[in-house]
Amino acid sequence: MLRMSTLFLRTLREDPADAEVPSHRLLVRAGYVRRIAPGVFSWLPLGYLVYRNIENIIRAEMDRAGFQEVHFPSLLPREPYELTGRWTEYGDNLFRLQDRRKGDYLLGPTHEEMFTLLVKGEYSSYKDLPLVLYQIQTKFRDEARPRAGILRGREFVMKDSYSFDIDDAGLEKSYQRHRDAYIDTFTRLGMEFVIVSAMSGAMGGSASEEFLAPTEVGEDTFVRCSACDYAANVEAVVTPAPASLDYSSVSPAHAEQTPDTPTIASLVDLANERADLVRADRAWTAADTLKNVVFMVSSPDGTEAPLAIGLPGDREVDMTRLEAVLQPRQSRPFEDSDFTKYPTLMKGYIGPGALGSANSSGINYLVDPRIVTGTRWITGADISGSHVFDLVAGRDFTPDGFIEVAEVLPGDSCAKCGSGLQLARGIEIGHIFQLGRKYAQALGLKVLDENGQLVTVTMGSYGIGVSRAVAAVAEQSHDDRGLIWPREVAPADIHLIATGKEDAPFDAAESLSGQLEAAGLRVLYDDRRGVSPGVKFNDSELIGVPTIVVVGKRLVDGFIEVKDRRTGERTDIAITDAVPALLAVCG
RNA sequence: CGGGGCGUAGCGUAGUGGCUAGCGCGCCUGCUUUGGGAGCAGGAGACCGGGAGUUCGAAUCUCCCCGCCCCGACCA
Repeated sequence: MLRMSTLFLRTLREDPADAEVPSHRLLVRAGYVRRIAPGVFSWLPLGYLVYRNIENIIRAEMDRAGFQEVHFPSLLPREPYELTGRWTEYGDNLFRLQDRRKGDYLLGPTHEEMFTLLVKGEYSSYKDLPLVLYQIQTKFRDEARPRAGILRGREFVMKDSYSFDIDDAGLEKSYQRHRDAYIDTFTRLGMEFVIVSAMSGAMGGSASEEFLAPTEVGEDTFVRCSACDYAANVEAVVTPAPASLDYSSVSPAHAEQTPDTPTIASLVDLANERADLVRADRAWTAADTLKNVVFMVSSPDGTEAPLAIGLPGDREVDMTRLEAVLQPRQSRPFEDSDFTKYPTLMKGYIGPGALGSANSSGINYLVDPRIVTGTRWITGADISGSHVFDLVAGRDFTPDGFIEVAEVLPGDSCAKCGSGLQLARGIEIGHIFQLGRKYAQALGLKVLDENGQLVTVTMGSYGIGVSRAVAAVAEQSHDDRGLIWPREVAPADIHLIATGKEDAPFDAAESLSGQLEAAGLRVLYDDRRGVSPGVKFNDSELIGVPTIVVVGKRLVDGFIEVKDRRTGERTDIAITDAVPALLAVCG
């Protein structure tokens, strides 16, 4: 039993000045966590209870799915990460250290290498597969900017699993097993979540989905279809390509003098003002223009090459999507010095005429999927102060290919059913990947198949942010008075409060708390004498145990009060019926 | 790494060159109070982020450094 009189807890009456998001604010105010360093937190007794509840639920669900728990150290040698290139690729995000003999070590940011090598050391036959191993373990990533309390820390706990299969069909099955287990896990944690298609990012591999907890403070933006079940991280949104258009009646392309129109807005204004350019049926809009943006793309080996991207003028290039597509290559917008090196690119007036491998510049030219054959555009004429009108894709220019990097806007068409998409934010609470053979190949994880041939194992990797889940649940489940824990993750089932200055309510509550514990309920008993009822009520609401029981002024009539933290609903029950009644409430 | 904000007691804060750095919460002692963050009285707690400088005098002005928060970049 937890007693408030001795519990290591100090609730704060005011919000901490450095906490912005609700979960951070409330977890600090309610005395669950304290900050130690940027992105590094300690768990206090109440917080650690909740943390362990969540960890145990995740563990129980993994075990139920038939996965086997192992445990690696956080302190790892350099070599395995050197073999896969991640010692370098991870860059500054890796916490590195040296031992006394100057040997390089790292604090594990994720453990694909270690699991791959572990299995390589033990198994060598297809008969041993499939296999799924997991661990619940502290990870370290030197994030450039930790934020939002324990939502994005530099030290955090992750449940990471890895599946090992002989072929793609097996991987697909292991992936589905995880998907199902994750659905069960997050449901049991009382979380609202959405499964979205995702980019596999630096992890490599093919298929991947994220489990997002929708909330405004989430760091990921995702789309959801208003009509069907399509959902995707914006990075992974697929833009449906419209059908090609018949352009036989479109007049030939013609260059026009358009002085002082370096921006889309100024170009559209000019086109609508000039009698010779104005459209008969409707006004020109930014969507009629073809904007060409140039980036300098650098590969991990250090080489640089320009990339031109064409997209409708009413959209920007979404840098997040661009990074995701180019991974592991990096990009930056063209600077003046770059333009100097490519004199055929006329800043502000770049058109397809100067782009593409077939043209003089030889610059790779990729366009948005909306730019299909037959679409007509106003675009740069590659001469300062001049634009081309009626330039038709497929007739007047042919891009080198397509690229999905335009910003996604609310109302964009769903790739699955064509209805409008909605945008929302979410916290990434889980991510499942079909990794494929990247790590097995790099580290030589092979087994003999039934024909005695060596085959490379195919892998999946699957993560749940355990510590992050604590914050995500808090984020989804609180009100202006404090936290509201789902019962299974709450630090207790019942927050029992005794009020008054007489001994009677304290004696009754003391006895009741013992009976409740004997009946299997977890009790947080506020036995503090001399603390006013208001303080106790406020603390109970801040702490967020789902059921609050008050033994107070109605005790003289033999009644105690039962309050539902979430709904605020109060009922009086006879103290003689308390144990069975509360067992029923706590289900 | 770029932009913005900020560092004063455990927490929240006031204090733009001049007395012993002020207030609220929390903490300690005593009395009173006990159904929505009680009252009175007395107390403890601060190297004003650090260093250098300007000045008769610096929390306050200048320079350098360190740290924190937010936005962006980045982020299995």
